[in-house]
Amino acid sequence: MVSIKDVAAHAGVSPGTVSNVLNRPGKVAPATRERVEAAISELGFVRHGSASTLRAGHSRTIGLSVIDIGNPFFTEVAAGVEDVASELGYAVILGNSAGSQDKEDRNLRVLAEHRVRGVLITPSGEDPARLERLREHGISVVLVDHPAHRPDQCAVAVDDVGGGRAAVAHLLAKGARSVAYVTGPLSIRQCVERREGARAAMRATGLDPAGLRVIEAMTMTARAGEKAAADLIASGLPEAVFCANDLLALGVLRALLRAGVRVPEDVALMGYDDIDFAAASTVSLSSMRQPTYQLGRIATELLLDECDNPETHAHQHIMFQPELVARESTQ
Amino acid sequence: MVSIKDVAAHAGVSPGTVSNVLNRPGKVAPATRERVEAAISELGFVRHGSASTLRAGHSRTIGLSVIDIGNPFFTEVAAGVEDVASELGYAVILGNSAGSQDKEDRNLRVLAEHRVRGVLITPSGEDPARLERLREHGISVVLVDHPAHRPDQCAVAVDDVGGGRAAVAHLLAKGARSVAYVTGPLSIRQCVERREGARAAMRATGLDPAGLRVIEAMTMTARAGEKAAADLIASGLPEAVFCANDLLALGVLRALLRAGVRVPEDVALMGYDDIDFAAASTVSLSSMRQPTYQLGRIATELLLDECDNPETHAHQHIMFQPELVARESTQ
DNA sequence: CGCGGGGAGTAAAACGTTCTATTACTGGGG
DNA sequence: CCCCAGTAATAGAACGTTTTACTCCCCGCG
Repeated sequence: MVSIKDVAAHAGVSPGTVSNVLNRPGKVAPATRERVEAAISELGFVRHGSASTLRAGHSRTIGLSVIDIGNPFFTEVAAGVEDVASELGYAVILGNSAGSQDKEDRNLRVLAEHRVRGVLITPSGEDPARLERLREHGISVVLVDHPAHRPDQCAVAVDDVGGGRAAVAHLLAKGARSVAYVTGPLSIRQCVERREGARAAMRATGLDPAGLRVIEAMTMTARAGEKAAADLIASGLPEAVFCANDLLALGVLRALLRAGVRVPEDVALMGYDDIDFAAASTVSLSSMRQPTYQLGRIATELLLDECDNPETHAHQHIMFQPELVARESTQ
Repeated sequence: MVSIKDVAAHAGVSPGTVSNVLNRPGKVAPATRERVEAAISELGFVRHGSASTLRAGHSRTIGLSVIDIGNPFFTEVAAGVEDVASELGYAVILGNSAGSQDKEDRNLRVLAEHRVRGVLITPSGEDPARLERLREHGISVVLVDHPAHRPDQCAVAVDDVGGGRAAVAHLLAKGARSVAYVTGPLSIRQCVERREGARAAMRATGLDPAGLRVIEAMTMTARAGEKAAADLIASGLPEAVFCANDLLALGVLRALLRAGVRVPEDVALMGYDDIDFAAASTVSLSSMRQPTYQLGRIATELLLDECDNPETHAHQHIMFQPELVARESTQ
C-alpha cells in the first residue's frame, strides 16, 4: 500500500510537501508540484481518508438518515443530497430508519463513530434529545422535511398546512361541497398538518370544517387506499376525495373505477407528493408537487455551508410552498 | 472530545484495556470490564472510527454504487443492503452513478479513499479495469445484477434471458402469435438479454424469432412507453406486447387504453421488474418479479463473508430466476 | 556590507486507536 | 521450594496524514 511517504521519496521531497500539493497546491512551486503529481499518478497513490480525518479532526463525509428509502419521496431527496455532496467531494453515508426509533438510534451512533461532518435527517419521532447528542459531538444537523427544533439550526421543510389548504381549495373551486380526507396514521406530523389545511380551506369557503370526513389508514400504500375507498363507497360517496399521499390516491382511484364510479365526473380526486406514477396512471392524478429534489439539494448546501464557513454561516429555516398540479382526476 | 485515554483514566486502567473491552470483551476480567463500561457511558464516549480504521487497517464500512437511485429496482436492492449491513454494524456509503461513467469513477475514488471494506456495484459499463484498481487496493468487489467478470469474485445476478423467455412464453401460451418487444437502449445488457430470451421463446413455439418486432426507446420511462405505443398503433397492433421494464409497460398501457384498445382483450401486455405500481395500475400489470431485496441482502452477505472470513470464503456466482406474476393485463 | 523579509521546503509532533511485547501475579506440579 | 503455565493488565510503538515551527536561501534596501 503506497503512502504519502513513498510519494515523497519518489519525488525527492518531504511528506509535508506532498500534503501541501494535495491540500494547498498554491503553496508549492510549480516545478515541484509537477514532480509530486507525476509521482502520485505513477505510484497510483490514493490518500488514506481515515488518517486525514484523524489528524484534521473532521471528515469529508455526511450522513443521511431517512424514514423509508422505499418511498419515492425520500429517493428523490437522496438524489439531491447525493448530487450536491459528490459535486463538493463529500461522501454520503445512508441510514434507513424504516420508521423505527431503535434503528434510527443505531444509525446515528454509526454516524457519530464515523465523525461525519454533519447529518441530514428526517426525524422519525419528535424527540430532539437524540439530535442534541450529535451536536455535542460537534456534528451539525440539518432537518429535512421537518421544521426546526431550535433557532440555531437549519431546517428545510414544505408547508403541509398550506398544501392541504390548496388541495382542498382546488376541489371546492371545482364545485365539490362534500370532501373526504384519506390519510395515513395521524401520528405522522404531515398527515395532521395536511388535515388542518384541508379544514382551513373549508372554513374559508364558508363550510363547517367538522364536515370533513376523515378516514385513517394504517399505512400509506395503494392497498390501504383501496380499503379506504371501499369504506367510502359503503357509507356514501363524497363529491371529492383528498388523499394524504399519491399511493393512497392511486389505490382509491383503482377501487373507484372498478366499482364503476367515474373520476372525475362522479368524484374528484387529489393526491399528494406528485410522484412519477401520478401522471402515468390511467386517469392521471392531480397532486401537490413538492420540490423533493431541491429539498435534498438545499439541505445539503446549508449543511456544508455550516460546516465549511462556520463564522459567516447564518442558520436558516426554509419553508417551501407545494405546487398544485391539476390533471384529469379533477378536470 | 472524550477519548479512550479519558475513559482509561476515569476507570483507573490503561488505554489498552479499554480497547480490549471494546473489541474483545472476553479477554478482560468481569470486574474491570464493568468499571470500564461504566466509565464509557458516564463520559459519553464514542469511539473514533477513523483512528480505529487507521490502526486496524480496515473499516466497518462498505460502498454501494448503483446506476439510478430513482429506480424502484435499485431502491429495493439498497434496502436489502442497508438491512444486512446495519445488522452487522457496517455503515453504507451510497454512490449514484446516474448512468455516467465519470460519476461512477468519482464515486469509486471516494470509496477507495475511505478504505471501505468492500464495494457492491452494479457497473454502468462493461469495463472491468476500473474495478481491478479497487481490488489492487485490497477492496473486495461483489457485482450486483451483473454476471461476474472473473472467477475469483462474487456476483449476484438474475437470469434475464430466462426472464425474457418466460415472459414471452406466457404471452404465446395465451394464444398470441405476433409479439412486439418495447425496450430501453440496447446498450443496456439487460435489454439485450431479455430480447434474446423473447426470441428463444418464439423459436421454442415454432415461430420465426425474426418476427419479434423490436421498438427501442431512448429511456426506460412511462413517457417513452407512450411514444412506443403510438408507434405500435400507427403501424398495426400485435397481439401481445412485452416491455423491458414496468415503467415502459405502464406508459404503453395508458396510451393503448386512451386509444380505445382493450387490454388484455385486444392486446396482452407484460412488464418486467414487478414494481409496486404494476399491481396498482387500473388494469393490473403482469410482470416478471425479481428478488430485488434478496439481491441486495445476499450480495451484502457474500461481501461481508469475503471480508470477515477470507480464508474460508468461497466465491460464488449466484443466478436467480425471475418469477412470472400473471395479472389482468394477460388474462 | 549587513539586515530584514519572504518564498520554498523540511522535520517532527500530534491525532486516537490497536497491537505486540512485556510485566506482574497466581496457583499448581515436580 | 522452585519453576512454569496461564491469566490480566500495561507500556509503547505504529498506522498515514496534517500542521506548526523552523531552516535555508535569495533578494532588495539602507
